[in-house]
Amino acid sequence: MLTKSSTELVRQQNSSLVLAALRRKGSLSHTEIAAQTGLASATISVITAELERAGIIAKIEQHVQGGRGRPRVLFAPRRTSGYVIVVRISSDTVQYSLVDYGGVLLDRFEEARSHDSSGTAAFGRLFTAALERLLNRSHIAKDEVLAISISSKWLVAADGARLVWSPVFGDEQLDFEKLLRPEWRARVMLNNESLLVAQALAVRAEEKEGGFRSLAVVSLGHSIGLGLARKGRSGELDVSAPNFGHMLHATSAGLCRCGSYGCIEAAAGFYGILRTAFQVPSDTIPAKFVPLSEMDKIAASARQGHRMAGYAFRQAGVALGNGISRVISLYEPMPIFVTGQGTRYFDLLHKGLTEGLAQSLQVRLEGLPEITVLADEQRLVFDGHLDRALSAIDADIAAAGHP
Amino acid sequence: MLTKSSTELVRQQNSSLVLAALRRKGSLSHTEIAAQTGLASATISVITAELERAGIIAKIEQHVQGGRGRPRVLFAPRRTSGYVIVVRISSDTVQYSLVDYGGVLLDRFEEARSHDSSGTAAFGRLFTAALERLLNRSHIAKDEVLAISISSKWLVAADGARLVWSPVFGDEQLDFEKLLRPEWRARVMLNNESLLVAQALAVRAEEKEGGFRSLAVVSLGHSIGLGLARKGRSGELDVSAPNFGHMLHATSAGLCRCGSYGCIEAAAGFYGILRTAFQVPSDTIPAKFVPLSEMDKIAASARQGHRMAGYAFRQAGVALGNGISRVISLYEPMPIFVTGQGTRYFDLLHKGLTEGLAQSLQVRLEGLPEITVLADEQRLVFDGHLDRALSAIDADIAAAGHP
DNA sequence: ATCTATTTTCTCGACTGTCGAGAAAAAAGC
DNA sequence: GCTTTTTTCTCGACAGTCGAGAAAATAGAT
Repeated sequence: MLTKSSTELVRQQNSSLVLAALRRKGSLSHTEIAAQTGLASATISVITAELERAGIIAKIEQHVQGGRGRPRVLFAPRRTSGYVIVVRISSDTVQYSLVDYGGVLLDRFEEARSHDSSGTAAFGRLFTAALERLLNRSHIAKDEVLAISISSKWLVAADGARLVWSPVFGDEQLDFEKLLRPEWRARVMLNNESLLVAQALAVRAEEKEGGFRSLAVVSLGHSIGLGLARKGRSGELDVSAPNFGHMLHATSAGLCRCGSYGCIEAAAGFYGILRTAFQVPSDTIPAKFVPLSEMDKIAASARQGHRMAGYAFRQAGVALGNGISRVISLYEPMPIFVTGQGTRYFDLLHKGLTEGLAQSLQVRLEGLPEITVLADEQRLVFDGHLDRALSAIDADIAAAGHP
Repeated sequence: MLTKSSTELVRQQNSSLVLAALRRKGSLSHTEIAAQTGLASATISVITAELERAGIIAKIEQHVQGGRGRPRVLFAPRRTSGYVIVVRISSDTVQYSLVDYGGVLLDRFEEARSHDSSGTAAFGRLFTAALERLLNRSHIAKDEVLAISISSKWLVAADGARLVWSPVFGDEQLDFEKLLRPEWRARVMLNNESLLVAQALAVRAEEKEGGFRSLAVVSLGHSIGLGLARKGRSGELDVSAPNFGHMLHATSAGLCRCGSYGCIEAAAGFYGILRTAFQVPSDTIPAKFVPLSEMDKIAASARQGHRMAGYAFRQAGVALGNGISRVISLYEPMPIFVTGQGTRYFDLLHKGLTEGLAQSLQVRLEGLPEITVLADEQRLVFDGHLDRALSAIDADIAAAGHP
């Protein structure tokens, strides 16, 4: 249902717009803001004055330019007006980063994870301690942190900040919101890494040309992830991370780590490929962790023509292709981007992938989707984090208004 | 990307809101509108005055009420301020209905379709002629028709008003927009019937309690349709009709009418069930049309314990269950509603359906989705038509403003 | 028949917001 | 020091919403 609108909302929306423009371009002058946003010059004056008074943006000194008339003065987000903590959780390490409101990385460290003493409670203690350490090192107070953006490769609840399932914690849920709530005022966000990559790519695609409609990111590795970014009817970006890895592929794919049979992951995840390559019975409970070197060996023998190894990769490709064809059926045709450690085996997966894709009507009607392998995943994930966290903060600021 | 907002947009939004409230409740007084919309009384005065002056709404005479104070005067959409034509295309007949702006059915007739002389051009001529006839019978001018809402059970392009694939026209596309454009000023809308049912159900669910998030409608029949309704983050309803029937189920399902192998429809559509029941080779090009009586016979023998007939229905159920589990994986858990002629065999499908559903992690985590069989599909489709067409008209009116 | 209590609708002034045009500011060129 | 050019700021007009209270219209009481 629609909700009522008012002049305050108008201001809120337009403030957001100005902040978003500033964010995208780094710094802009009065006239440039007007051009970017389409707002009247007078409106820009009012909004920038308000944001400057609130200490959210500031004029930049250096005006190096050789124009004729009155020099432009640039506005930019005031870097010290807030901070974001970015946390990337992977199976063997946790990376903590501190970023200021201008999007500049201030500090970063990693902590190895001890696989034995895990359990959500213990992890929670280590986690909060690490956050404290991050702040201490840069002399920043807890309530200057406006957002904590966390990511993992595993299943995340769409509503809150709950980690629903992971190979490390199993079915035990981990609620970061609850973990941090009384002490931290920061907004807590938890997202799947593929979602963040999709977000970053979508933002880039939007910059480039207006033709962007939707895209999908498939992450290949120990587990299989999917990030989906689509432009809604009203023009806003809608990103999500559906449960692709554990979507049903075919019961023949065998037992999955999650306990079900026939997940895509059970065929296309590292342990699934290993199981097929070594002809382990498909109802064997799969290995907790497959070292990359092991996978490299299988890939090498596949490239040398070893039948079963080659088949394992091909069958993984078919599982992915079928899965993607289903995504396309249930959403719409869209370009596919592939990331993750598994991309190094893409040559081996490729044939099965196109084969698996070609089986559906949608693909037959619209042709094969464009498939691109991504190199700089690290960077994209981080960009996605910042994009989401900072624009969430911007929205909060615009909503707070003039108190 | 966000777009700029302005005071005009505020008015537009709030006008829409008033119209929508009036539409839902039929007629409302000044105070009731204020309560429904949350707008201030003064604002209601301005907006209703404007809409009344434009002839979109009118005061209703009869004020039967036994209150004390000043009697309420009711506003209602003025029935003669516009008309909608609703067209339902099915494989053997086309139904044309004329409805006024108040949502009241004025006239309706059906035309049988001759299966031999079909072809999009011939159909187009019959179609436009029928529209003319509908108007003549009620003495309504062409430019009083503000929307033409068309539906079929087949595949529809998400962007325009193009019928992309149907068992009758095959790959030949039928573009209604192009067919009607120069002569008719009406907005042309083409939707899948399952989408319309989903829309109608979603609107009802929203009325009832605020707890509505999403739902899916599966239509069983000669072909298999899916309608999806979800509440977006900003609270607006997002309905779609993904290509569920031709989503890949499993290659073992055999050749589909669409030319691919392994579509859900090839297993769960009427001809798929028939093929399995009679053990026809699964790469046989399936029957163009299976009479309902034939299906009834198979069902009867299945209920009497005939093995192959029972298996055919069960395997159809599994295909549906697997498909729905994939929808749930790629979207979110949601209640399922089943419509279409095939619901009369639901007892036979049910076991396979739950079996097919239970195979996925998502279902294991969240439990089986609630499944409801719908009785009054006719009514729901029509309601969906009206809901979409009338609210689209309302939006147009609000956008037009005071010219 | 008139008055009063009650309820609904309408109106007025205050406030917030956007916009266009032109004034003011600030630098470069002459 | 004056002019030109470009940018930023300011002012008045206009559109929209809101709260409060005035006006309208009825039922019941006197």
